[in-house]
This record gives sequence, structure tokens and C-alpha cells, in this order.
Amino acid sequence: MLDIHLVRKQLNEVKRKIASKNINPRLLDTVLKYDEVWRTMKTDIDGLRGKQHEYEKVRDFENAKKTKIEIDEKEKKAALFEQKRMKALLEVPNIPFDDVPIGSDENGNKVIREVGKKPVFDFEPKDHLELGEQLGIIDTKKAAEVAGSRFSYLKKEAALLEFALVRLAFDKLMLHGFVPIVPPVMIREEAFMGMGRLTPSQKEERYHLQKDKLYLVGSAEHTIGPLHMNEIFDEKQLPLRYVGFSSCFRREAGSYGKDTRGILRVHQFDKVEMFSFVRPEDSEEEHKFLLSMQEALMQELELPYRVMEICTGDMGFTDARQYDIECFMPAQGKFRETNSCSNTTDFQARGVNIKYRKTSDQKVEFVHMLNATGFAIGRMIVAILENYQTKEGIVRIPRALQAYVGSKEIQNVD
RNA sequence: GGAGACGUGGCUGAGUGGUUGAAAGCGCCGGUCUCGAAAACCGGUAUCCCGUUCUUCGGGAUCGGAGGUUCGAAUCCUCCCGUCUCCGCCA
Repeated sequence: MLDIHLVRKQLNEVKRKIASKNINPRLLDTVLKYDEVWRTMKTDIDGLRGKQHEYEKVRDFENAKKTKIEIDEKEKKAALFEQKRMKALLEVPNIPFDDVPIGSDENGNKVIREVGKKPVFDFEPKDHLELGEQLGIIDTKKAAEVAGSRFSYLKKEAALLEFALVRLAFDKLMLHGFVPIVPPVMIREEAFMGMGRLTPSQKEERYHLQKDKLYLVGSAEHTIGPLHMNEIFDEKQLPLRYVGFSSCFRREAGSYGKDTRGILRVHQFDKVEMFSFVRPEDSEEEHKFLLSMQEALMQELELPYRVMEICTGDMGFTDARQYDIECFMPAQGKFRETNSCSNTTDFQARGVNIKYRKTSDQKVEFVHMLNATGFAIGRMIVAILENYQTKEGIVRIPRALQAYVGSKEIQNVD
């Protein structure tokens, strides 16, 4: 949630930044309109209640009651405007940092660097599904019969690769002090809203279990953030870093017909996620640190990738700055997004009310929260299959994963 | 699913209708003492909102959450959420 004070004080500035994120800046006029009405009423009510207390002190209960009735009426109205203000405010995205590249869509993203060599094949590389089916390790046909489209069975080495990737990421990140965690995959509306992940447009993307008033998370980020909901850290507890593992559920509404083949875009996948709680002055540096962790993991797998700085129009709702890592996928001949790395500054912290107390003056302030993909397992399996394939239709296993999988290559033994 | 207990400030924990935003202790911050530290002693120490101002003052809200009773609620009532204990069920 964006700071309402910022909207009041720097309306035009905020409007400009919201517009750069492809959100209608007039949303802010709505926020302010309700805010001003509410503030007027609030001032009025506060005065009245002061009066009521005066009457009570001199035991003039008759006037106290009259005042109380007046307050009750006015408060009902005020609450209505406060709700409307909040509803509008929750739809306002975080504002980007000043030096984020301006752009309206992914074409505005900037390549920061390209790392690793693209594989050179003296044959036509197959795509991950063809390889997966030939090797008997991915079955989307049966999954469609059982669960519908955009699901898969991972079998044999594909299943083992999943756990190898999880283990590799956990082992590497724990060396840097990340606390391992397996969070809930269901979340209540309150926490979800606070994290800025349940705006009206995002709701379409969520699985909702109405009977239990719960949503399925789209990422471990969604439940790791609220792990410290309504808490105040001591400054010396920060930075606090987690590495989490969870299944992720996405309805993929609005992406009909997009990436329908294989397991690149599915309704359910597993993901290792990094999450940091830091002091505001440290968040930009932390963001770079998380990015460096992501790159270290990609380099462990010896996969070719590039780092993108995401432009304003393509950024996430909660982000002040976002980097993506895109892995080269030989069958498509393109880089495809496999990782994302976001600094949400105090936007989510305000929503789920997470603060810290400064050692110097004991003042309390919102923390900054950051999240970053460790491995999106499914997409890493896609990248590995396509990049490590051989002419013989065998897929080699990246060195860093061989011990975890227990073999050096995948071939069909049927 | 059944029965019961409970939810107070950074923490522990008093408080059952009226200067209680809240005792006490711990912690934390500042000071005295000290070469320094510890101890001891003194003082301070919740968050949020609105207004005022320029950083001080005024008003208001908040004792899990939402309603209700009352002139007045941490305290009484209802519902919801959560935690714990016992029984049942279960990976």
C-alpha cells in the first residue's frame, strides 16, 4: 500500500510515476477526494468527542448523550468514506525509483548483461516437451486427462531434478545466512491484500477456496512476507533473509493460447524463493545482493542467461525496481524469463505492518521487503533439457546437480 | 467434529463499568558514579490518525477483530479470528 501522505503532498509527482506504470493516474484523484471528505469529518468528530468528554467530566449526562448520538451518525458516514478511500488506495501501485527506465511494455526493458555461452548444436534442437516425452520424464497428456490443461507429471529424472534444484539452492543460500523455510500455500484475504497481491485485477489470477475463505498462493513470497505481520524488529535483527520452498498456483487467466505447449506456463509449479527484510537505507544494496545470488545459482547450472532491468510499464504492482533473469531456450531461440527480483521498498511492509525500531533514537519505521526467485523449478527443467541435449537425444545433467540426481545424464531406458 | 480455557505495551504480567493508555518487573535509551565496564541510583521509554506548528502543543482512536449495551467499556453482551488443553479423526 502506498503512503497516503505521499499522495497528499506530492500529487503530481506521484501521478506521473503511476502513469509510467500504465495505471490511470486519475485513481489518485479518487483517493484524494474521499480522503478530503474523510479528513473534514474526522476533525469534526474529534472535536465533538472532546466536547462529550467535557460533559462527562461535569456529569452533564444529558448533553453527553446528545453529543454521542450526533457522533454516532457522523461516524457511520465517515467510516464509509474511509473505506472508499482505502479501496481506491489499495489499487494504487508502488512508485518506481527515479532512475528506472521509462517504457510502456516489455520492449522498454533494458539488457544489463548477458552471461554464459549459448550452446551450439550441429542438429535441430528439440523443445523441452519433445525431449521430455521421448525420455519418458514429462507427461502433459495424462495430466490433462486427470487435472486439465496446463498441468504435468514430472517423472523419473525430472522428478529427481526438482529435488536436486531445491537442495542446491537451499545449500548455497544457507551458506549466506538465509533461513530455510516451508511456508503455507494457502493464505487469508487480509494478509494477501496487505502484500498487494489481491487487487481486483489480480484476483482473477488467484485460486479461491470459498468454503474456507482462503486463497492459494502464487508464490512463497505471498506467505513469507506476512510471517512477520504486525511485528516490530529490533534494528540489530536486520537484515533477515529467508529461503523458502513452496508450490505455486496460478490460474493464468488472460494468457489463453500463450505458451500452451509443455510446462513453461502451468497452473501449478514449485519454486525456491528468497525473501529479505532490511533497513530502508539498505534495500537498494540488498536488491543487488539478491540479484547476485540468483546469478550465482544460474552460474552453478552453467546456463546462458541475461539480466534485464524492467521498465516502468512492465514492472510488478508492488515493485519500485525489478530485475528479471532470462534464460536462453534453444528450441525457441529466445531468452525467456525464469527469475524475477523485486524491491518493494515499504509498500508491502505498510500493507502487512512490519516495522523496526532504530537503535539510535528508538524511533519506529517500516522495513523494506524484497523478494527474488531462487529457482522456478519447472522453467529450470525446461532450460536444462533444451540446453543440455545431445544429438543422440540424451540430456546431460549439469555438474552441480549430478550428485543430487545420482546420474550424469538422462536417457530413455524403456 | 465435540468439550473447555485464554487473547493486555518490545517481553512477562496486574487490572472486571468512571482521570487506566493502562500497576509492577524485565528490556531499551539518557544521566550520575567509574580510568573504563558492571552494579547501584535518578530520569525517560507504545502505536496510529487529525489539526496546529515547525517541531512544540491540542484533540481523537487503539487492551485479537467487528458489532452491541451505557453518559462512560480492557472490564458486560453477540459474532468472527487466533492460541492452548482434553476427546475423536487423520498424512
